[in-house]
Amino acid sequence: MIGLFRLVESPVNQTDILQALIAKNLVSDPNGARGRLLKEAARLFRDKGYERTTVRDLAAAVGIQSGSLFHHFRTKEEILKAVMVETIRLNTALMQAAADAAHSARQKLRALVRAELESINGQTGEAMAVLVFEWRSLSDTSQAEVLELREIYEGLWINVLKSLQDEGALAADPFVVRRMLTGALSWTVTWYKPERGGLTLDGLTDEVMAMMALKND
Amino acid sequence: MIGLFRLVESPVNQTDILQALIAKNLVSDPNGARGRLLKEAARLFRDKGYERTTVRDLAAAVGIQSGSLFHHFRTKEEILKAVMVETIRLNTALMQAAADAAHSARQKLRALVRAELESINGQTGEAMAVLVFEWRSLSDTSQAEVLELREIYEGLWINVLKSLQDEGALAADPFVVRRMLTGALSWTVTWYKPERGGLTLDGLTDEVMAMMALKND
DNA sequence: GTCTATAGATGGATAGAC
DNA sequence: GTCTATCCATCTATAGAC
Repeated sequence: MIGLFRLVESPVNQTDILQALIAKNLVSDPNGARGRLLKEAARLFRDKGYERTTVRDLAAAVGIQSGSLFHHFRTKEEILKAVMVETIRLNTALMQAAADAAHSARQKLRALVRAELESINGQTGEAMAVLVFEWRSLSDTSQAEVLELREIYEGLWINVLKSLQDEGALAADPFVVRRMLTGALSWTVTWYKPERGGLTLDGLTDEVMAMMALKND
Repeated sequence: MIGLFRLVESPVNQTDILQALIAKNLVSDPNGARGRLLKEAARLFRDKGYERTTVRDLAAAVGIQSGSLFHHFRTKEEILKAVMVETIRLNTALMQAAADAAHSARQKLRALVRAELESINGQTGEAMAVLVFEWRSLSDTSQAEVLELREIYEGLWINVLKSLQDEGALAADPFVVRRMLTGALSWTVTWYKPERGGLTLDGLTDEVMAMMALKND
């Protein structure tokens, strides 16, 4: 009964969450001109790197000339920043919903791991990789701005890890564990190819949880 | 007695290992012109990224003009490749020695974790970060070449992890675990500041080992 | 809102003197 | 082996027509 109630209370449907953010103008509609450009930009930045991607590449990817880009964005860096900001906003909402839908601290951790793996290796994968590998290409002022959003996101993890620590299930420091997980999960983007091997996203999540020393399992 | 014998048999002294590699012309003498340039290049590539680092930056770092650089290296990319190749060669030797000096599979794993953390956060830290974050800037042919060296290095890890699996101490897949560790340990370069916090390198190693679910502890 | 055209700056790499 | 000088390609961003 509680499960049903919670479903009504907080929808975990990813499409619903995306639509709600679009309605509030927090992320761009993927079908709009701006949204399509950001999607292509994320792909190019991940594949070639921000510096090696030219404004001509970006323009060509959406079928316009390079000069026309600057009607939508004032600088190339503004595009990078928009990719990062919208990605964090969307994923914070997705992770929040995933954690809310789980009931125990242990299940919440699994939900967060599962959701982050999905973000990294699924539809927002390009943008998540950009967030990790192109961070230095962002100007100092933009970095500070994006960092503020990132801290909300990280807070979700720390809360859950602290609960586990309070339960006596986690031996290591929550902040250290989160940072280890950030590295381990981000790195999957360089090797995890679901189509090739037999390892599913749930299987990968199992491996991560199996690797972690949660007591009283 | 065995401990003493092994010390004589395989020296784990880092300076000795470096000197041996220099003698075989496998890595450059850090005091020579080439070695000093590679050291500065690693620092610049890590701080600004390969693309944002100009040949003028590189030349200025060692006190020469940009044109003079091309007497030592034919292209800028050749410098990046040299940084990576020499780093892997040195660290493979260091890790091999660290693993050899330990006696149980569990102790060997700890020694590898400790040694890689030291590589990432110590003297070769800049170069190790370059290996992770500037991989895409290497041409396809160079990538293939460096990858061959990297596989020897990775083999050290897989051997130890497979031993642990055979002992029944490791629940997760050795290849997956190594990849998780690669990400987690590499990522420490973005947050671990030994001078600031109270966490020593040994303390950090303990946290990593505590996080991993090795059975029969 | 997209186009063409181009300004203005900076990059990697070369040539030849010393 | 390092210097000065410079070529030439390429990049971001702007200007103004449509």
